[in-house]
Parts: sequence; C-alpha cells; structure tokens
Amino acid sequence: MDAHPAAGKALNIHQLRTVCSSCSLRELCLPMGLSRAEIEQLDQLVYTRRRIKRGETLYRAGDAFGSLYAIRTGFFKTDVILEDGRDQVTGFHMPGEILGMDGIGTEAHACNAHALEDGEVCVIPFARLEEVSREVRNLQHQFHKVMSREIVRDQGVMMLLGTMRAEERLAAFLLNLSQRFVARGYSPSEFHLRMTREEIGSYLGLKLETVSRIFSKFQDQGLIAVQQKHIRILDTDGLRQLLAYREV
Amino acid sequence: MDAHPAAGKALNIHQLRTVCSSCSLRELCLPMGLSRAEIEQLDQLVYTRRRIKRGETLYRAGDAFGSLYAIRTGFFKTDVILEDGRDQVTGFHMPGEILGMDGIGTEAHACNAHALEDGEVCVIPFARLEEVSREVRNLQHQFHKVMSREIVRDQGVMMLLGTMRAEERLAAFLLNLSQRFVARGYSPSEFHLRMTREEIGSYLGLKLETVSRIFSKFQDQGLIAVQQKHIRILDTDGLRQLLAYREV
DNA sequence: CGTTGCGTTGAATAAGGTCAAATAGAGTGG
DNA sequence: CCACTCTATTTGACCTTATTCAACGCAACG
Repeated sequence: MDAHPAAGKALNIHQLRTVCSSCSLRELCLPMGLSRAEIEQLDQLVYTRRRIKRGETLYRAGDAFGSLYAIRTGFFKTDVILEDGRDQVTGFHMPGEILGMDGIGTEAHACNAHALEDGEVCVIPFARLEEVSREVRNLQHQFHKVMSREIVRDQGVMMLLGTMRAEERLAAFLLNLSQRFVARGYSPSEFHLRMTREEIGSYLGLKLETVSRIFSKFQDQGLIAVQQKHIRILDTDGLRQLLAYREV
Repeated sequence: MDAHPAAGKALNIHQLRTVCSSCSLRELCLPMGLSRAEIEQLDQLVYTRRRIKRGETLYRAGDAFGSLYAIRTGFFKTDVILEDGRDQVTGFHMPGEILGMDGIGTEAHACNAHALEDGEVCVIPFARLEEVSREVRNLQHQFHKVMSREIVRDQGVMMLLGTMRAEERLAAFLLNLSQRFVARGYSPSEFHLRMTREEIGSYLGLKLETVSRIFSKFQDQGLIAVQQKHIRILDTDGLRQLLAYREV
C-alpha cells in the first residue's frame, strides 16, 4: 500500500529534497572528493529516489538501461543467469555504492540487481550524469574513478575464484565485508549477513554445504563465532594469515 | 639498441602522423561509432605510439597511472600478483582493445600488462582524454561504453570461474578467442595461441596439465586439432553444446 | 647436438561436490 | 501463545574432478 504511486506524496516530495549535499553518504558515494559547490551541481542531477522491498529487483538483465543507482540504504546483490539456469552472484552491495554500470555498454542491463533487505536508492539518469560531467570536471573524474574501481574489484574476485582455496575465499570474503562495514561506521567485528549460505557460495564459486562446513571449521578454530546469519570475528589476524601464506 | 630513445627518430615522427582517422582499427577501438569530424578531434589526443617487445611490460602494478593504451598490433596479457607469489592472468588482449583502465581509480596501475608478442600501442594521455570528452559528447559516451563493457567482460570471467567445469571453461575460452579473431578479420577456426598452457590455465583457474589434458580430449573427440600453439576448431557447435547443456 | 622451455601423459591424492538426513529458526494461522 | 510449515543450515558418507607429482617427448636455439 505504500507502494501506491500517489500515497504519501507530500512525504515523497519532502524526501526528494534530501540531496547529495546533505547526504551522509557523500564521502563514500559519487560526491566523494567534490567541493561543496560541485556537490550542489550534483543535486540538480539526483532528483528521484526509489524504494525497493526485500526480494524485489531494482533491474533485471535485459532491461533497457537509463540510470545508475546509488544505494542509500539496504543491502543488494547482483547476479548473472545463464540460459541453462546456472547463476552466479557477481557482487554484494552496500550503501554508497553505485549499481547499474554494466548497462552502459549495450544500453541494456547485463545482470539482475536484487534487494536483500528493504532499501532505497537514488536514481541517477545517465544522460544527465554525462551532461553534468561535461561541465563539472571533478565529477567527470570521480565517475571515471568509480568505474575503474569496479573493474579492479572484479579483478580481485577473479583472483579469488581463480587462485584461492575454499578457506581462503571465505576468509577474504569476511575480511572484505568487515572492511566495508567499518567504512560505513559499523562494527568491523560483528555483523549480520544479509545473504544465505547459497548466495555466499554462488559468489565464491562454492557450494552452500562447503560454505557451511568452513564456517563451522573457522568457529572450531576460534577465528569467528557464527550463529546463523550473525557473525562475530574473533581473530582478524588469524583470518588474514589464512590469506597471506600458503601452507605448502 | 633500438630501444635508445634517439634511434630512428625520423621514422617515429612519421609514424606519429598515423592517427585515429586513418587507423584501420577505428571500427573496433575508441573511435567506434564516432563521426569523421569527431574522430579528427581524437587525432589531436592520440599523438604518441609505443613499441613493446615480446616479454616486455607496458606497465606494472604500482606504476603511476597517466595514460590508457589502445593496442594497435600485438597480443597482450594482464595479470595480478599477490604478495605470496600467486598470480592470475586477468585477460588476454588484442588489437583495438584498451588497456590501463584499472589505474584510473587509484592513480596507480593495479595489474601488469605484458606483451605476448612484439606490438605497438597508442598512448592516450588520460587527462587529455577527459578534456576532449568534455567537448565531444560522443567520445565521452563511447569511452563510458568501453569501460562498461570491460565490467561486463569481467563478470563473464567471474561466471566462468565460478560455475563452469574445466571442459566448459576451455570451450568458452576457444569460442571467445575465435569470435574476437573474426571481428579482426582473421579466421574463426584456425589461429595461433600466443600464450602458454600455463597462462591459459592461470586465466581459467586451472593447472597447465589440466589444460593440456582437455585439449587432448577435445582433439580425440574431433572438436579441435591442436599442434602445440596452433589450433584449428573443427566443430564449433560441438564446443557450444559443451557450454549450453549440463549432462546431468 | 646438448640444453632448455614447453607440452603431454599417467598414477596417486586431495579438495570440494553430491546426496541424504537431521536440526534450527522464522513466519503463519489458529 | 502454540503448533505447524517452510526454508535455511548443519553434518555425515561417499564420489568426482581436478591437482599433484613424476616421467617423458618435442621443438627451438645456441
């Protein structure tokens, strides 16, 4: 019922006024590194929000591409599905991160973006972003950095999938989440996984049983405490060592 | 001795005049889709070439980032090396493709780019590219497409590494190479691998012995003919079927 | 014509996957 | 609030795939 387009219009309009310049994520998101004046130019660009409920999709593979989305709240995953039904989670995404860049090249999205919990995104019409970028060179540069970092991130995942063993993948995964939670002001050592074991496995190229077994093993080794989706990291260095050295 | 900076200067100056507007790769490379007038604006931007000998690096991880590189001739690989010595090939690159976008985000390259055979790249100073992009909107858009396609390509590799079995990976690899050779006017079915079995394995997350065994198996099945680095694809559909259907 | 690097092949092994069963929670309706 | 259902998770036993280790062949090159 909240979803009805006319419902709570006054409220929505008020929300629309919450712009980049007053957004608490501006140090993480597209405005990163821009001056106050430049961020105000961004404000004219980001004028719509979209609420997504848990389980809903923000966009699907094949959808026409028109906008990027900056996550304001909530936790998202992106995945790719092959014709034969196999699918792979390509990323988990947190507030401040930009979704949708996969669609620019072909004018259609290449993956699906799902909300893992209720959330809200800022809609950034891409044609307008390019327009404003042509005037605000720091915005242009910042956007290029965001895309570049996405490429580097993907290379990191390739590394993980191509060279690491199951335990290393899990350790890297937990450390990466921890880091990103810290950057958002949350605890580095205690957090709630929004995704299932199956989704973690899909992302890491493992089966859900393997993920579960390794969580149990890490727990036995005193590295973490797991209770369902609640994770507490007890020995960060221990996890790091799993990554840094080969036993052989 | 050719490497001496002053050697053959007259020749190099002549080469510098070979610009995008007269480049045979303009349908594949950055100028793709631009008008003649727009390509001429690109000409002012791409004014240096660099020759790379087989085995040399174009850039290394950690090098300060300043330029992108458009491959004119030759075959390149990019790889990432972890502290513990493990490395992973993140891509093989052909004429018309753009290297170096990994460096934009941090002002330093994140991977190493090696020439697998003697080749030549066009040096695209990135600050100038951004400058010209602000004036030529189609160039700006084209560049965004190139970056986006790189992201989608990386997602494809993640898919390959995360969900495919060894045979499927090899089949996908061969079909991908074939496609890209066709786009460059070469035979789709007969080509020379510039990389070793080890490099293929590294890219596909497999050991070199596995790569070798599967090549032999494909040969026994009449899918391909292999002789060292020379490959002939005998049954493209057979390879495709390996990808499209799970036997289970 | 030996050296060297690359590729192929075989046998043994280990890592992770598959299948199956038991358990734990979350959410639902009575 | 409780029983019920459904889904997610854990764990065990067994199996498959790819790796590891090792030996050998081939081709290019000095």
